[in-house]
Amino acid sequence: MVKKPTIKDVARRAGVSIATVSFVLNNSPGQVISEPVKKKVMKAAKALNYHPSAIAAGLASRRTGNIAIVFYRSPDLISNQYYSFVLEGAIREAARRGYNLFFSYVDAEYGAAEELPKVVREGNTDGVIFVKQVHPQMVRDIESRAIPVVVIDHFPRTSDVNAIEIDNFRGAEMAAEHLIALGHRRIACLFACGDRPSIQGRLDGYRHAMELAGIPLHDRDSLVDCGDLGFEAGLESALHLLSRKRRPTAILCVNDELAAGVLRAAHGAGLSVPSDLSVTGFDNITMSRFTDPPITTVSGDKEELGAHAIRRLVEIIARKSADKIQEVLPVSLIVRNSTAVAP
Amino acid sequence: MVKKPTIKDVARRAGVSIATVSFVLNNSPGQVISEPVKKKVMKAAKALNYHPSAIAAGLASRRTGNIAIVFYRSPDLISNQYYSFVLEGAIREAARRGYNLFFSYVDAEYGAAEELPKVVREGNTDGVIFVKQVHPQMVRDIESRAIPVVVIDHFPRTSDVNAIEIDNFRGAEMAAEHLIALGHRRIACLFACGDRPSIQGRLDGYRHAMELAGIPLHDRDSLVDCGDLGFEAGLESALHLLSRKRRPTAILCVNDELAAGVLRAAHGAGLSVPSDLSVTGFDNITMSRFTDPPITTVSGDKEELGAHAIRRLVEIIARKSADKIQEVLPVSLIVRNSTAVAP
DNA sequence: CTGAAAGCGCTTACAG
DNA sequence: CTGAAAGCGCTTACAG
Repeated sequence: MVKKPTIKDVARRAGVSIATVSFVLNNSPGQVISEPVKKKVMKAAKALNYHPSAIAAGLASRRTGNIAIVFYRSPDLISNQYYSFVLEGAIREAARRGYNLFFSYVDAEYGAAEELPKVVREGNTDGVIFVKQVHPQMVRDIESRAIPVVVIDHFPRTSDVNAIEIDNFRGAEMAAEHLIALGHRRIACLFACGDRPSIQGRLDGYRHAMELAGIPLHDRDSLVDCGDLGFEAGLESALHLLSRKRRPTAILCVNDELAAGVLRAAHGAGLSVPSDLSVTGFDNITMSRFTDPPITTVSGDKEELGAHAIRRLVEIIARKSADKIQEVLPVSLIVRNSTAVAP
Repeated sequence: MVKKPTIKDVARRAGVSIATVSFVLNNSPGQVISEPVKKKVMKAAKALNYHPSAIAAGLASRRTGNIAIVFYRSPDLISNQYYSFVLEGAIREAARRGYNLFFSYVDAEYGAAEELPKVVREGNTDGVIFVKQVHPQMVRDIESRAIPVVVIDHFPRTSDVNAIEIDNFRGAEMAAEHLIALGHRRIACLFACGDRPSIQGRLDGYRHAMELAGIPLHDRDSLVDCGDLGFEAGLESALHLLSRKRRPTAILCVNDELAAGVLRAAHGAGLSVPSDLSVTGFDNITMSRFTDPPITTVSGDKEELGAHAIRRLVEIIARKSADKIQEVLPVSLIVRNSTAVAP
């Protein structure tokens, strides 16, 4: 059983006070330590394989070195391909900045401060990242404890929160422009969860591109609410859509799973993609490369989304600055074989 | 700016000492507190919305209330569907047990104790869960600090480690038995990363079922190393395999992505699945339901894998017991439309 | 340039 | 049944 060396052990071995050890190891600003002393301390610390207790340092300094990333409880948030990439980016960046990352869930309801995330209530984190959903009052309660908050894909869309998202509007617009450039006019849009800002942005982008192209939108025909964003929902909705007398020549889907469902529906209806029907997705999840045909889709840098959130948070922690800003990360269109010139 | 109330505030409001507050709130064993005093303390704590500082409690009690889950750095570990479910199960169970969960990465190389995970070096965790890969010496170094370790899908396969995995052997065996029962004899096995124990177990299960059925295995023909476990690898390997004079009537794949690639290859080769060729996968990832046809696969309870690891760890932390055991979680065969009677 | 000392907010023997 | 006090391992004004 090895017991962790303490700062005292280092001080004794180096022949200095524990204060000096602390100054050297933390490179404390305003403290000038002579080179020889510095060397002695470093050597002793190294020899003992000393690492300061995060807990003790946290208690004394009032900063924990931890960041919490909080998800609203939802059946498949993390196993959701999309957010798992975000997570991965966040973990890497946090490690690079010397922060540990806590993971936690929080319930959808928020009554009183009593229900703040455990890590917040117990003073165990220097900052919080929320993913997707957020309760505005909870954010305020957290920030009132001097703990900054950054939200990824914020929903609802309040403006008094630090937020980052990918450019959903421009992404859908690019997909629509791509289809229009291929000569399509009857372009339907499959969506769901229209109240989420990320989806809303995509719908708006689609609408805007259609408008610019002078294509009138008959909402009843063009916009199809699938109920949810899964494969089966896309399949069912496309089956209906494709059985209409004047069926669309292209379908823009707000995510890749829906698009995969559409592909299956087209197959079932005896339509060939892309010669009879063009299909676009959104998100560039792994599966979108493996469908038959591979799906033309919109891709944002998901890992960067997570990394950027950490960077923002660390900056705010350091500067204690408090202007709330919303940032948008660029997206790109990835053209694959599910889209072609209109028939 | 709200400042967190401390134990002193509660003590003052309740008219008792801070020790009493601590006893009441922690339900300290061996301390008998009168009901009226208990009530007073609880009321005061509630009124102030007091929650003990995890940091201060950690320093005083020498337990942090944190568990770390550590991944070896690898490009797609978390975004890997499989492990994201494991993660999800772990987060839930940890929360239920009152533990916070740290996430971190560690490099594949391990030289000295110097390179232990940061949370371990800094005394910030009560236990560690490794996912998939593990460096035996690192485990020993961590345990020598009285921090227990549990490994999920341990690799390499040392026996002096607490480990949990799904029943890979039995899973592959079931898949093979299923194919054999359908009358198949020429059953190829697509695999990769044969040195990983999870894959190794699957290979052994396949071999065992074939042996029991008295089907001779010509390793060169039957066992195909795809190089990696991805879709494209499965596609390429199947293309070769299916162009042979005596092609197999069934292909057992060690994971679903390979199986999806095989489906595509069959399609490209003009073979119909399942009438011309049966295909099985492993893992039951989301995509396996969406391929055409949906894939017959083996499913373990991935969330349970994560949850169980947490439970084990918490038990070991509580009991300080140290017998190393390896557990295996059951799996089930999910029959879908990619398998049928041999042609 | 360095050290002695207070204090961070708890827990836990130890008394009574 | 309850309280006074030491101590967990650090950081950080404050002296010198």
